[in-house]
Amino acid sequence: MVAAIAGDAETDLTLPISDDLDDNGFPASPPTAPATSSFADDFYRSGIDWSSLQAPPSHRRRPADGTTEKFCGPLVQKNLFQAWGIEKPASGMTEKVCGPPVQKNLFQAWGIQKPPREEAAQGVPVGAGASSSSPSPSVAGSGRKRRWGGSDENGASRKPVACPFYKQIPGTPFTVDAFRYGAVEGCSAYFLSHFHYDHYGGLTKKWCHGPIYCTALTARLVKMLLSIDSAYVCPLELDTEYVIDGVKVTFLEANHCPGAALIHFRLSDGKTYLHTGDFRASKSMQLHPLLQTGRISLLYLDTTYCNPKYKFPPQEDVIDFVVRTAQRYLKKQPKTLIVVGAYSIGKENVYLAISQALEVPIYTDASRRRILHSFGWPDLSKRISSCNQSSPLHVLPLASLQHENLKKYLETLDQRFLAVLAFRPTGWTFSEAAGKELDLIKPSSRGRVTIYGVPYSEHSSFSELRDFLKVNPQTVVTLLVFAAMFSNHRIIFFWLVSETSKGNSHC
DNA sequence: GCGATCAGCT
DNA sequence: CACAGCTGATCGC
Repeated sequence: MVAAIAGDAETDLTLPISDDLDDNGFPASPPTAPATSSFADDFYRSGIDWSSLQAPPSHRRRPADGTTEKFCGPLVQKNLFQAWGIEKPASGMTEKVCGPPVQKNLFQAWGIQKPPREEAAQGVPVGAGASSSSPSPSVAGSGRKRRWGGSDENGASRKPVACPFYKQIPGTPFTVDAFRYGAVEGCSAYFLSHFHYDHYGGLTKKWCHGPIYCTALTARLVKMLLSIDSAYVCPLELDTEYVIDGVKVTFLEANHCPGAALIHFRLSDGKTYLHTGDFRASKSMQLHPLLQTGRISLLYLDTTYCNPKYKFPPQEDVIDFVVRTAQRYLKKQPKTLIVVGAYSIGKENVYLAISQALEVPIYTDASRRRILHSFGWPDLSKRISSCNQSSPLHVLPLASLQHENLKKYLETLDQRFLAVLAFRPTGWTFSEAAGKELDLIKPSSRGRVTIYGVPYSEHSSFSELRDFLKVNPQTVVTLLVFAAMFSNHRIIFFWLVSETSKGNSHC
């Protein structure tokens, strides 16, 4: 998920970082956005999913500690007005916007004039002149969310939402992880950071809008699982500089899932941009030569766990814990089935480590076997088994790791196993205890089924993110951020943007 | 009828 | 909580 922090150190929008943030974390005094402000212009021209700025459903629970409560509710919108120097529409509109069932786009709700339909729908190349405006279509909120809504005067069908500005790389014809917006105007190269649904969403076999640049591993998955025409898929090696449309592009290992990359752009004017996609930051990543020389002008930052409450141990420690626990249970009950939950890709190192330590093969279903073999990792491939009786180590979809399911699964294995020990590796499995001492993790047991949630994360923890900012970017564009974290950087203000269809459950 | 998208769920 | 999906319903062609 993504929110946006905006702040361009080189525009008049820049404000001093100070105590002048109001209760909502926005600048107390609104900047007067100059008509020529490139960032604000880009913002409006490229469009955004405004739906997430709507108030949360009234039944939404608020955090107990109250810290994020500040960001909830109508004040967010008020401060966006202030922050961008937009005049608030008169009377009544705010209520409509903030009421739970509202589906209207905020341009309509606030009475802001939206650019002409084509531009709004398709985005405009960054750096183009200010667009003209026209009355926004007057369509009530009966349409689906995440659309501009309604049909045009001729009754033509609706177009997808515009590609949000934070997926466009300024001064280039590039977008990152932007496949659900159709053809993005001015985009001649579409980058895919990694093969997870919330990033490749919109890619179907009908894709014809331009070349897709990604790592070789991701390229294989895109072709194999999404049936994308090979002519559109352009694999790039890690740590190799390519020149694409006059821009130097380098992929770096993202330490997320197989095939995930950070994308480093060096423009001909000397500006350097880094898009992290999803990543788990580390010291060694930071020591990469490309992050050591010069300053990153613009950092697009994955901030999934950008809250001090998220503290997870190094992955190696969690893996060590999982292996030790598995060994302990097997010693007690040799006929224990070890289950590891995983999404389509990711978490491989957890079950690979168990496989190596116990010297057993990895069983998983045919579709996952096909995916895992496509990685081209000999150490993994040689351990994959297609016989569920021959191995006490099974990989199942994360969603299936529930007591009832696992009990039934055990029964289907026909007495070969007498108990199940399952691991759910996810960053959301955090607790004060587990953050410090893995051995304090308490499993959930029911009958013969034991389930451990383990804090194995493929995203950065708060402190890892904080440390990563020592790359010292001039500006950060991100999806969800806490002001305190950026006190040393020239960040101005932020708001939240949802990435997925259900993302507007937060604000 | 089919593929794409969406709400709800975990 | 909501990772990264998954399922079933609905929409548009």
